[in-house]
Amino acid sequence: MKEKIEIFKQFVRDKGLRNTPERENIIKEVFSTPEHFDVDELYLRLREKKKKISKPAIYRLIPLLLEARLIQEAYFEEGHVHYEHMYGRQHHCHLRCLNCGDTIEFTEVFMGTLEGKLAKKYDFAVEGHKLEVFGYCPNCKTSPP
Amino acid sequence: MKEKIEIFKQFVRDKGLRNTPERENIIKEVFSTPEHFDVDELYLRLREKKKKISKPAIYRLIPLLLEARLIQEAYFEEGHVHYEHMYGRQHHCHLRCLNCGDTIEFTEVFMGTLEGKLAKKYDFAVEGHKLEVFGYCPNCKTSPP
DNA sequence: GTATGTGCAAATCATTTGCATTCTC
DNA sequence: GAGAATGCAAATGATTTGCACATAC
Repeated sequence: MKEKIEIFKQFVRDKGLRNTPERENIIKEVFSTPEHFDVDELYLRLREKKKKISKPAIYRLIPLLLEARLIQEAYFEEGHVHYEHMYGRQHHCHLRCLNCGDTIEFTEVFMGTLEGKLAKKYDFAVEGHKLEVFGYCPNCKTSPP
Repeated sequence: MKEKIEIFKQFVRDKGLRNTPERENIIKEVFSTPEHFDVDELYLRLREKKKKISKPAIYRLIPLLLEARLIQEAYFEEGHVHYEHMYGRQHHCHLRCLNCGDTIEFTEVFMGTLEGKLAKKYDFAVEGHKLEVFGYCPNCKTSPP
């Protein structure tokens, strides 16, 4: 936990930006569970813990956390983005149930190779990828919506 | 072109829904170029051609076109979804430049295998996937933002 | 001391909805 | 003629912005 905050502090220093207790609280909350989150959820979780932090403060922090690679976008659903932190984990992708929304994370070694192939073929400097596979989970596939 | 409209008409009939000239005009416009589009662009393109069609009519049609697999979501950017039609093409993925937004389409045979593997491993009924690879295109990678 | 960050309220933008009217089947 | 679809205007919801004040470095 401390570690993540240190990474952010360094990142922020390097950019000539600033650290604040608000930012520290948000980051602590983000890393307090492995769950995915969206801005509203995060905001409410902070309120519950009596941390009064405004939504704009969260919205303003997110691009920095993305840039620092402390979080990544998980998926877009119900009109807003859902994020997840990367607590020392590898980048990974998601398998999602179209019915119940259940999500399974997986890593696929092949993706690295694919990035290399595309980089070569199209002369791109590949930075990353986002892969989402969707379908119906064991429970939902037998009893459709 | 006629073909696409026929597919839609059949689809709509099967569902007990209706055909209208508005829907036909929207579909014609969607298929008139291979470009990606978003709702606002499509709306303006229709206006330019003196087809007065409301945005809600477009918003209401999109879920049907997705379901009929005549279009697919291409990517989410600048706060809204961008779509593309599938004119008899295979499903494909996108390689996008983070700087200029230039997009290259590619198909990757491996993805089929991956879907199969995931289906087996997690007992999912896999319906499809969305893969986006991003980085910097030949022009932008040499002169960064 | 200066520039950045914060909270608040208001603005913006995409999307959805209610409703009276029109149109398809 | 019944049920769907349309256009319009208003509502909704996520995100952004302007601004005065607070605060990190």
